[in-house]
Amino acid sequence: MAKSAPATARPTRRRRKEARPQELTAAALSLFVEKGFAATRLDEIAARAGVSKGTLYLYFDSKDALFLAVIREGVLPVLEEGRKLLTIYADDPVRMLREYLFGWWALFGSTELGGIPKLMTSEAQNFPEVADYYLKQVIQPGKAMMREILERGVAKGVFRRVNTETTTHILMAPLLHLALWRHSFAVCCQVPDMDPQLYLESFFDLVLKGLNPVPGEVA
Amino acid sequence: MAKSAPATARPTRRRRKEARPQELTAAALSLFVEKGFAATRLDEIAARAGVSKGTLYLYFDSKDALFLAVIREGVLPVLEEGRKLLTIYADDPVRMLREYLFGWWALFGSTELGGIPKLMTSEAQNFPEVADYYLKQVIQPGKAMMREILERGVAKGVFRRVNTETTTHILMAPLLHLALWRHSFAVCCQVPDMDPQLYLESFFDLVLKGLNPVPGEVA
Amino acid sequence: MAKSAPATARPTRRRRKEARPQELTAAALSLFVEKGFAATRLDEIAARAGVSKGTLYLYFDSKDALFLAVIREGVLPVLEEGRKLLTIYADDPVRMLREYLFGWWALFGSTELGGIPKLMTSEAQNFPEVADYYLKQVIQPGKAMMREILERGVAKGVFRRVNTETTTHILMAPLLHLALWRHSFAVCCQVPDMDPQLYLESFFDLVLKGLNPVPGEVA
Amino acid sequence: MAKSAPATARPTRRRRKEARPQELTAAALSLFVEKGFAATRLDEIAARAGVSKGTLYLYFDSKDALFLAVIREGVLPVLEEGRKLLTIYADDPVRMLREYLFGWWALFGSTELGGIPKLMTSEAQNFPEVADYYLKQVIQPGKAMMREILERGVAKGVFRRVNTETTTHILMAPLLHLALWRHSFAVCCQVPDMDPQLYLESFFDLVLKGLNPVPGEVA
DNA sequence: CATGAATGAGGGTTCATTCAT
DNA sequence: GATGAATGAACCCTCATTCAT
Repeated sequence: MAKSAPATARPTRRRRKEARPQELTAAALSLFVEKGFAATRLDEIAARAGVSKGTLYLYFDSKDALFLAVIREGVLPVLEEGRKLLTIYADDPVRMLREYLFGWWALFGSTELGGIPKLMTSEAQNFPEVADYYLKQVIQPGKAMMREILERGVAKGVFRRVNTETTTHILMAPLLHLALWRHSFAVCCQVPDMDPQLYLESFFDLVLKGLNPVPGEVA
Repeated sequence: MAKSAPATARPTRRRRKEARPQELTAAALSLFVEKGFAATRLDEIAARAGVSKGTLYLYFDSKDALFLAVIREGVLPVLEEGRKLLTIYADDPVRMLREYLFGWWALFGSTELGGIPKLMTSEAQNFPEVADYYLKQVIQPGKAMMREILERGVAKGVFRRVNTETTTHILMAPLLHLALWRHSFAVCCQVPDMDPQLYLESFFDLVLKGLNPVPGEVA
Repeated sequence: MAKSAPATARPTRRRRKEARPQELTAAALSLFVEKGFAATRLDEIAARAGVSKGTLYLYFDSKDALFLAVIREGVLPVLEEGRKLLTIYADDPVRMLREYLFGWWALFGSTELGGIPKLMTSEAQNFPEVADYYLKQVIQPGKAMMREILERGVAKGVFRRVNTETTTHILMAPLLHLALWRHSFAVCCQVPDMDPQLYLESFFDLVLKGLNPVPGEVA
Repeated sequence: MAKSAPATARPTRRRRKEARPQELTAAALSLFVEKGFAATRLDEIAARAGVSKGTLYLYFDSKDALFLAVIREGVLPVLEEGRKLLTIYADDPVRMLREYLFGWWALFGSTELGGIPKLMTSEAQNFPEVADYYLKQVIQPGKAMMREILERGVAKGVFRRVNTETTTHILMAPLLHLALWRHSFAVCCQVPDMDPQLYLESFFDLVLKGLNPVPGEVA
């Protein structure tokens, strides 16, 4: 059998062809996050992906369509990972909460996808349909999961009763803030380094104590 | 009755000239927040301010200069209000913290300036000098004030000891998140209304309990 | 008689008012020569004349009209001076020629009006009517005068017979070139100084010998 | 007969790409000469070259860069032709002078490049660097060549001794004047036709006699 | 008369999109 | 499929002209 696949790292033609869309959206994502959608030129995206400008149009109908694809792809892994969580520590809400917060950062916030919250926040008004998609696919499931955690904790008596609607938002805020910070001021200004793990520990610590049931109060 | 002021609402030339810069930055701010810097056309800004495109250039050298002016002007009131706070409830850290959080929202987050965090986060990488200015004039003083509050509380024994560096960030996050939310998903998507006051109360409640000194622990 | 005219150098209001148009055209001329018509802004002209931009429109209908006025005014003294020449040395063509060449430079080329040839050459195609006016008022009379000198010289036997049509052109060329040079390369580049008097002497010398009648040839 | 060159006149993409810059500079040159740099719109240049406005920016960074390219390209052939001259009639200064004057007109002044002196004179102050380039690449070599001719003539005793510095300028003036005239008044005004050959003959005749050594004078 | 704030048409430049190769 | 030259609409910015003061 002549001409078997070479052992080198260079991908075969077929592999590249199939991987192209992801290479393009990856390049687009990093630039959209860095400069914003409008300020990013297709030239730059193509250059960063190592293709020519025209090639983008073989895979995406327009710049807008590329944006949608970027978000769609960035969203998928979050959903998959998210779903696993609730089943693992189903009977330990404190552990679940901890896993949620640290897992969000480890699997999403700290990765290349961590710029999506900044991007989506910046562009929500310019792309209402995409924002709506993101809201339904990411934000609302995320909040639902958080609400589930809170309610299980309350039911088990390890959390005090809180307003779940507002609290789910509040508990997401420091995570989002960390992600936004990392892709804004942390990049462009000389800021003293903020250790994410330390930040998350402080946060989890604060929340846990803040949710501690008051002795004597009935849940 | 010769030469009394005319009853018409149209201001004199002189008065307009003095008021113009603020009218223009106000229009620019709202559009920059809405669509982002790059996606905002000077035509739109001029139209929203009720002037022609060329007029912008009587007051600002370029679109970039206008952006800088928008931030500079948006920042001033925050600084002034901020300075007052620390002196008022100097001996009541809990009250100070409450005033800080609710005051931030009332005087800044809920006003027309409330879009600045979104704008500045989106554009920080495109305008490093402006971001640096904002960091030094707004973020760092704000954090310093929060740190002061925390340290006074710890000294008085009403707060437990925490990592102030991370905690100041964490405590700002829900405020910023509220402001960002209001100028992104809340505008473009049909989301159930979130009452800021309720949000802030939940947040303050959570934080206060989270900061409660553990009985028996030494401050 | 109270309020008599003060003895100071400051012109009275009335005098300034009458002198205004010339101050404006003088400023315009120098800038038109320096940068060309299209590249000169009315702002600059007004600033150089020490008035506001709007004032220009009190005296001239448009930028084009100002150009016409600049040329018209620049042309008048040339005509007046020119006419005197022919009557003075009427019976000495060599002296007339010398006076013509040196006089042109002294009274026109070396003065503030010396930029007009450059300006008119540059803009002739953009202002055909003005060019036509200049041709008829300046160039053709100048050539006629030169032709007259040549013909008198030929008649008197001090010049050999030449093609007057082409020779008049040729004899003007070095003068014009000197004026053009002075307002182009001499200003912007580090060129070794060229002494106009030396230049004119060389030129007159060359021409005089070039026009010397060949002995034995009949005029 | 497969795949022969198609009979159509439309050149292939590749060929156009290589020829484009010259097509563009040719169009730009003719318009710059006609209306001046500032008054020429890029639209017009593109239209005259048969391309769209954006295409100009594929080849030139800016309007200024286009101007520089126009001059640079216009200068090259002059330099090449110029260099040949001195070697041909090395032992006949009169013939060399004649070839210089008539050659300048035939190879430069009368061609499409003949507008460059007008353009460069008009814009020297607006483009000092380009003027400097032109001075060093064209004017000074041209003057040096002329000086060489004069000095050889003096050495051989066929020219009288003259001030070479001023005379080189003076001898170029009628050529430049002819070129300037052709692109200014001759175009816009109804002027009686001036035959360049006649003009040049008159000029050469005048100069030759003007340079004739005076009998009895020692060279 | 004189000013200079305001206008808006128009120019230089950019860049998403197309299409011949 | 992939390229990159070409397009032209749209943007930022300028500046001749106007007009209320």
